[in-house]
Amino acid sequence: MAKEKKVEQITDMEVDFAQWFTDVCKKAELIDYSSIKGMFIYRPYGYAIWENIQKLMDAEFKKTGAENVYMPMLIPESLLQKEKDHVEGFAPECAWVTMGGSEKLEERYCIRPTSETLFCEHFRNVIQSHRDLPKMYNQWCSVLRWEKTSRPFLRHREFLWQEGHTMHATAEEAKAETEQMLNIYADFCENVLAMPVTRGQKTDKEKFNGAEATYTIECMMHDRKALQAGTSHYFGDGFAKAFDITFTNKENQRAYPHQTSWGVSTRLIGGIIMTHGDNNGLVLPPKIAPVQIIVVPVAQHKEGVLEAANALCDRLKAAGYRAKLDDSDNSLGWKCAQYEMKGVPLRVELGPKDIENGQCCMVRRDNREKVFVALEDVEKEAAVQLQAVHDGLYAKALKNLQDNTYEAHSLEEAKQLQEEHGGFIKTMWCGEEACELKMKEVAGMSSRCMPFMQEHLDDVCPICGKPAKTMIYWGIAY
RNA sequence: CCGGGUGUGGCGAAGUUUGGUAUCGCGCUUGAAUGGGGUUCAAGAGGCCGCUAGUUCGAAUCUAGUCACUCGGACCA
Repeated sequence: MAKEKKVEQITDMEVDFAQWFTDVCKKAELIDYSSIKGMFIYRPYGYAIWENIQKLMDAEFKKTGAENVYMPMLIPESLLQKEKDHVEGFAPECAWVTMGGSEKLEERYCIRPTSETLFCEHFRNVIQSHRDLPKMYNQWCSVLRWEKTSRPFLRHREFLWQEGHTMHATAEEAKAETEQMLNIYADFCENVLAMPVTRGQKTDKEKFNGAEATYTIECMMHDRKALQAGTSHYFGDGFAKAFDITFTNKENQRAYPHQTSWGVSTRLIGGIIMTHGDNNGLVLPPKIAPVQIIVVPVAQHKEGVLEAANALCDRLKAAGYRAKLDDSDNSLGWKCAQYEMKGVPLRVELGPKDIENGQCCMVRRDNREKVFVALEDVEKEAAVQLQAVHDGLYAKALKNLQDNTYEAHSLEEAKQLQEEHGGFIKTMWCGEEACELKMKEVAGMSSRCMPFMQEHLDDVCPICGKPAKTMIYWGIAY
């Protein structure tokens, strides 16, 4: 008898979404808490997801000409202070090293919250001529921000990320880089993680400290809150001037280069959980799942079953799938529930009856649909099924995004829509920060982005009544 | 950082009001049976009761401090 709910340990998301999220993180063995607030342990299964993200994304970066580097983890205070807006933004959440061994340091060192300053110091040394440009660097590392509240994947004090830092001869080139990287992030989210995104620009209030412009991809979670999944910043020559980075151009004139930076973090994993997960646990997009196919033998004590299951698993591995066989003596039901909880996209069951009929049973994680597949077709059919899972996840997430994007024409209406439905509320906007503050005060929403895909909803800003400059998305964000 | 809640074997809890032998379920180990959705039986192992002080003949229980988790708010990727 199949019960609707197979996994009892995970709180239903309708009952308590935050608890559901924490349950999934722990029960799917992604993460563990450490003894320090906000410092999390990435367990093998959770880290493997990050490794897969890294591998695929890193290849995309390299296609654009980016090179990987590694910068120091400590930033001298004097260096951090060179760019005024930047230091004002990050100083409140910096952690400091003040002792070296048993001696107090002359100057304290900040544990990097982000590495713009370090890259700039280095760029100053390695950029002299237009021939040295562009410089396109990326580093995979961890950064530290002394957050007051923390949650697994969504807000860590120490988190893993990549930060790209590039320098270009012209503003146009730098702007193109900013745009290119945002598109790489957006395509990655959609094509690899099956997470539809909204692409747009941040307002001045929400942009990165020290940037001229910040571009973002915003995703919508199951609870209709927004998640900023990646950002790409255009700096102009602000940091170059602050750090005195110059080059000699083709006309033999000294000029300041134009800069960008861009990043995504392990927060993406939080996004995956809250975009695809369900009440039975995690659901992983096939392209980054550490185990894409779990082979479960049925009645494995019976003659020949284990051997056949092993052979089947080996064939899947040989065909390039990340497949695994569970030959433990746990019951079939336990195994089914276990791998559902861990979000394995495809389960292949093989028992005595199947062997007799020359078939196996494939079960999709996203909708539990079963198909019986002739054994000679498993490699081919696995690809079909995995693609179907990916497409199914994307379609469902896209529907969630579309169904929960509303249009408002007054502040009251925006507030009401947020209270009743949540999600993204789109309105026109005059461009004034005062109206953003008003929206926050009245409806509890911050601006998410000014989407590149603009629509004309009204002539005026519904908050202040002044002429509208742009359409903007509002929401409650993680 | 402000306000509420919670810390008891790996997990979930009872016990705390009224101080007096450390409890239960799940999991774990071993053995046996079972096997198409968390199967069953038997025998075992495992706990400085978050931490530090204090009160007391005696503290999981009372007091103070501290750390962590969690929910809401502010802040932030």
